[in-house]
This record gives sequence, C-alpha cells and structure tokens, in this order.
Amino acid sequence: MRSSKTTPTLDDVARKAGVSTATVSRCLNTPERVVMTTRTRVLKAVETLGYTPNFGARVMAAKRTFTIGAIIPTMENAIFARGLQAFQEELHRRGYTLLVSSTAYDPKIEEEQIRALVARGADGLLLIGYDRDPSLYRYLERQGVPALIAWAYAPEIAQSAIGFDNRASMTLLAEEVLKRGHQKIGVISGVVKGNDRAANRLAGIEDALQAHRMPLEMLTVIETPYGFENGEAAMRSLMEGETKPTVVMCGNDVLAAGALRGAKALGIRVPQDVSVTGFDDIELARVVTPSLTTVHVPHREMGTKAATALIALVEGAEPDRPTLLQISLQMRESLGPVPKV
Amino acid sequence: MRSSKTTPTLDDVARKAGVSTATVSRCLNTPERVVMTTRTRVLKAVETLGYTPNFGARVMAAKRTFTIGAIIPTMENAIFARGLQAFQEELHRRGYTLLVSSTAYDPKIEEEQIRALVARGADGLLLIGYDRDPSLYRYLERQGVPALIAWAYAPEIAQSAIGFDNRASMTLLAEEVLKRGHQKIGVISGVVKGNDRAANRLAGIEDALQAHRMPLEMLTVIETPYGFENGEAAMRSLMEGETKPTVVMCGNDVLAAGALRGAKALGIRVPQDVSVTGFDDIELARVVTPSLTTVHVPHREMGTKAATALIALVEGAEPDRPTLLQISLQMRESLGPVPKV
DNA sequence: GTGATTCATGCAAGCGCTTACATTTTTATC
DNA sequence: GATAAAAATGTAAGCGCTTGCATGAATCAC
Repeated sequence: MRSSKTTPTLDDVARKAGVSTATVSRCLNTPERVVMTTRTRVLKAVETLGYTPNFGARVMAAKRTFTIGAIIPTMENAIFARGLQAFQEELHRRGYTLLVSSTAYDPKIEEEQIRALVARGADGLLLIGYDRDPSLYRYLERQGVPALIAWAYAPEIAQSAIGFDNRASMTLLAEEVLKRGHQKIGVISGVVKGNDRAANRLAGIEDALQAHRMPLEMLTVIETPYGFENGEAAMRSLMEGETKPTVVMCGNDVLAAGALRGAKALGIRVPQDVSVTGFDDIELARVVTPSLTTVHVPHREMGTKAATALIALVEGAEPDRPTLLQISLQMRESLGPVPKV
Repeated sequence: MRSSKTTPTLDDVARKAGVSTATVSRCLNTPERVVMTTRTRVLKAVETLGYTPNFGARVMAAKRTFTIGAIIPTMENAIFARGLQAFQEELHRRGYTLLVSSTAYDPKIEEEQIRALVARGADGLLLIGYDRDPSLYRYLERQGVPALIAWAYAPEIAQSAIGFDNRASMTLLAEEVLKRGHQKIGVISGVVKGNDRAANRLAGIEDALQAHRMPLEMLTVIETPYGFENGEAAMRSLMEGETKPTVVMCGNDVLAAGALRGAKALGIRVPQDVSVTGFDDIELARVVTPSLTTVHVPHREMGTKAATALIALVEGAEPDRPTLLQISLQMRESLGPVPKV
C-alpha cells in the first residue's frame, strides 16, 4: 500500500518547472529535443521533487518496457546461474533490465510465471528447454511477446532457440564410458516428463548402446528430481541393488555430486570401485573429490548469445533458425576403467 | 515490438460478451459480485479471445501489483538460493509473484535495480544487508514501497529486518577455533566495503581475539570478492606467505571450498596440516572433502518469515523491530586441532 | 399488490504518461 | 527589417483498466 503522501507525477514536475508535461516527458526521453536552459530547469525540478516516472503509465503509453523476463526451473543450484549472469550482463549493456523467476520444475507454475511476466509488460522472454504445452507458444505469439529457448537444441524446434544438443552430448560421454569397458551402467536421470533436457540426456545414453549393438538391459535407470540429496539416495539404491553397476552416469552435476557422497557413505571408492559422471560442468564438478568427469557446457557463451538474439527479436528481427553450440567432454578423476573382478 | 494484430482488451471482451467493461473487470477481480450466468458468458469470451489483462493499465488504475521484488548480490552461488526459494514459496501461497534481480555486488547496479523494480510497480522489496546509501531508503520511503532487509541483523538497523547476527556468529565459530589451540589465523574475507555481512563476519573474528586478550597480529587477512577461484587463490597466497596460518577462516562456504581446493593443489592436508572453516552451510559444505565446519544459517526459516513480514508491511502493517534468527555451529571434518610442530 | 431493500449492471471519470499535431519562438536569408 | 524555415514548446487525445455512483431489476415483508 503506497503511502498517502502521493508520489510526484509528471504534472507536478511540469508545474514546478513552469512547462508542459510534454516538455518534461521529452526531457526524460529525448533530451536532445529540448533546449538546454529548459532542460536544466526541468531536471532540477525532477531532482528536488524526487520524481520517478510511473512505469505502468509509461508502458501503457509507449508500449515498451526494456524489460526481459527469464523463467528458469530453479535457482537452488548453479546450473543456470552462470549463463544467466552472462545473459544479464549483456542485457544490461544494451539498456535492458532482467527479471528472473523460477518454477521449481513445475509446468503449472511455469505457465503462471510466463503469464505474470507478459502481463507485467516484458518485451521478451527467455525460456529453458522447449517441452511445454503448445498453447503457451500460441499465447505468446498472440501477445506478440517473442520468446527465446535456451539450454536445448533440436532441429525440430519451431521457436527461436540457442543451446546445445543434450542427446548427442550424452552419447559422446557414453562412448567414453563404453570405451573403458563398462558393461553395467547405472543411470541417475532427472525426471523426464516435461523436461526435454533430462529426456534427451537419457536417450543419448541409449543411443550409444544401440550404436554398439549392446542391449539396453545393461542400463539400470533411476529417475529422480534434480537435487543433491536425491542423487545420494539414488546412488545408495543403485549400489545396494542386484546388479551393481560399475559406472553411474548422472543427468547433471548436482546429482553426480550427490552420488559421489552416497558412494563415500557406503565406503565405495570412486573411481576404483565405481565410476561416476555428471553433466553441465558447473563449479561443483571441480570442487568435489574426486573431481567429476562431465560434459562441459559453454554457459557464458550461451547467455551472451541468448541476450543478443532475444534483443534482436524484441526489436523486430525475423526469428533465426535454432543455434547449436558446441560442448566438450571434460575428463577428470571420477571416470576410470571398469574395475577388475 | 508487439505484433500488429493487437491483443484483445477489456473492451473487446465486453463487446463480445455483450456487457460493459465494468462487469468484465468485476468478473476478473470480484467474481462474487457478478451473477453466475453473466460470469460464465464473460469468462467464455475471455477464453475464446485469449484475453490477458494489461498489467500497466491495471496498476495505474488499482495501485497494486501483487508483485514483490528481491534484489540479491548474486545468483552465481547458492548462498541466497535456498532462502529465496522458501521466500518465493510463501509468496506464491499468498498470491504474490516474485521477481528477482541481481547486482553482482555492485552498489550502482543495485540502485538501478531497486529503481527498476519500484518503477515496475513492485509492492514491496526484499533487500540483502543494510549497508547502502541512505538516500535509497529515503527514495523508497517517498515512493511508499516498503523494503525488508534480510540476511543481516543489527540492533541499530532502522528498517524492518530479519536475519542473523553475522558478527556474533563468527565470534562463536572463532571461539571454537581458538579452543583448538590455533594461534596463527588466516582469514579469507569477502570485500568489506558496502557489504555489512562480510564486514561483520570479519569483525566477529577480531572480537573473539579481543575477548581473549590476544593480539590482532595473529590474523592475516585477505580480502577478495566472493568466488570459488578467489578462495583458491587466496589460500595459495596465504600458505605461501611468511606466517603460514594453522587455520583459515573464510567469509563464506564458497571461498572455503576454494580454499580447500587450493590446499589440495598445494599438497596440504586438511585438517591435519591446516584447518578451514566456512559460513552459510550451503549444500556445498557437505559435498566437499573434507566436509566443511561452518555456521549454519536457517535459510528456509528466514525466507518464509521474510515473506510473511514483507506481505504484512505491504498490506499496511506497522514496521516491526528487526527480528533475530538463531544460527548454530555445524562442526564437520575441516576443523581440527592445531597441528603439532 | 405496494413500497422498501438488496443485488446486478452500466456510466464515466480518472490513473500518469507519450506523442501527433498545432502553435509559438528562434534563427537564417536576402 | 521582412519572410521563410527550423526549432522549441504546448495542447489534447488516447493507452486499458478500476471503481464510485447511478440506474434498473429482482426480492422481500406485509
């Protein structure tokens, strides 16, 4: 509830400076169209009154907010933080403000947040992954709010997108695993439903097996929400299960860190007794012991390019084809050869 | 740039449903004041037209946005993530939307973001720490936007606040360190300027020394921006310096994790050769090896209570006195007795 | 059936700002 | 110094919504 001493309006400033509201508005938006002497007078009035433009009114009149919204699944771990930071830096450089909101991986909440940000006048939106109700895309289209999809790439994505191929990346990593002789592979996957990244990463492992004509029975998959604790729990049930895997491939670094911890608690050595791999290459991957073999994602590059692309869209450019970024494998200590029996 | 096929307005809906705009507005805001039959008709029109209220207009007319802004120093590490998640959950339960923006620990950017959020109609703001230009508080006051300070507590804070005593907490931890016989203490502190948390944590260590009538010369302080790499670098320079400390107390867990890594790179064992402590007790603290002795902060409690308190302010309650939350020491592996020479 | 209430809806006045267009002032030209 | 062109400023019409007040319809008590 705003206090009763109402905040000054354009009108107040105009009166104080002895000009019309139009002139004040111009002073603020196109100062070069106002002669120096009045400009200083107006700015002084602005100053003494402590005037700040009312955004709602401005949006309504001008139809632009210079605000970009980003809706991410979670802030709890650093998966998106790096990329978002770069995204924000670039936006800031270009005069846009970034507002972030998170969904806890819940599609319903995501929809609410998308609508909230659109309603609040976001000029454009950054979305993670492409797997969502088509009606949402229609909604955005109708609202005329461009959305850019990041952290994912697939040729079939109709929207503008910038990301990497989660599936092929995981295949690449799985190849390395197979090359080291592993036959019994545990997988700790994120929840696949509604999460194309998780789904594709899992599919990528299966692709690798199939390419080598290996049976999918080699795989023991546990699906669990992202989170450190969950990784730990999954590791336990994997290692206490019937077919103890010799390697555990995780859907992201956070799960992998949990798995590492789980192994430690069980007194199982990594990588001597069991290998572990991650995905994302966040800082955590280098912090844990043993350090994590993982897929390196160019977070900052993705963030910066996403900003550039989204601004272009907002400013009226035609949508580009999805952009594919290159990942690389980051080999560290946690992946070793299959243990001799 | 919004597309040319303009989005539907209240007017369109009203026409389509054959009622006045007032009725449509009431359907959306106070449905109980509209008879069922018209209500369904209106809602159907809303549906088929794909209408979403224009927020700017609504704000302007109604002066409420049900939006809360949070401005945090960084999303890059999880320090604020947990608390913010709880904050968001509570807000969501109460029908508010949370929009987050980050400042990279830069006061200038913080000011911009505060203004941006206020301009965009935030009903209230969550701010981290209290150390900022007084004019900003005046600005908020004049704009009638209540702000709640979190992650910090000091009796002298004039604003509403909810947090813990960074200084006393660190003193408590330092006591434990001293109790173990350490005499040469390295400190990796965050940048103190403009950051009351960092400043108070450092001061807390000094307090402990003074309480024991020990000279401040026991301390070797390195001040560095928060960040894993920086912790690592600081650790190196500490251990390669003249007076090798037997314990390194870090301003937060991220720095401490970096320090741990630095020690490992140097071939120095923790805690046998040198002890390390952190602050915050984020997940990272349990993930690293050795696990980190640190100060446990009740992140979720703080987030939830902050939400409740801020909503109360927004809805017109009188500001409370600052609320103090209890921390606890989390003793783990990284702190040991002073090594025998 | 009548008058008094209550309920549902419509009317219209803003909310604070931008901007096309009109008007006034300044500057340039001869 | 008069005139035309350019620059500065003012006027006023919205932008899409909410809400106090007015109106008309439905309900009730007797």
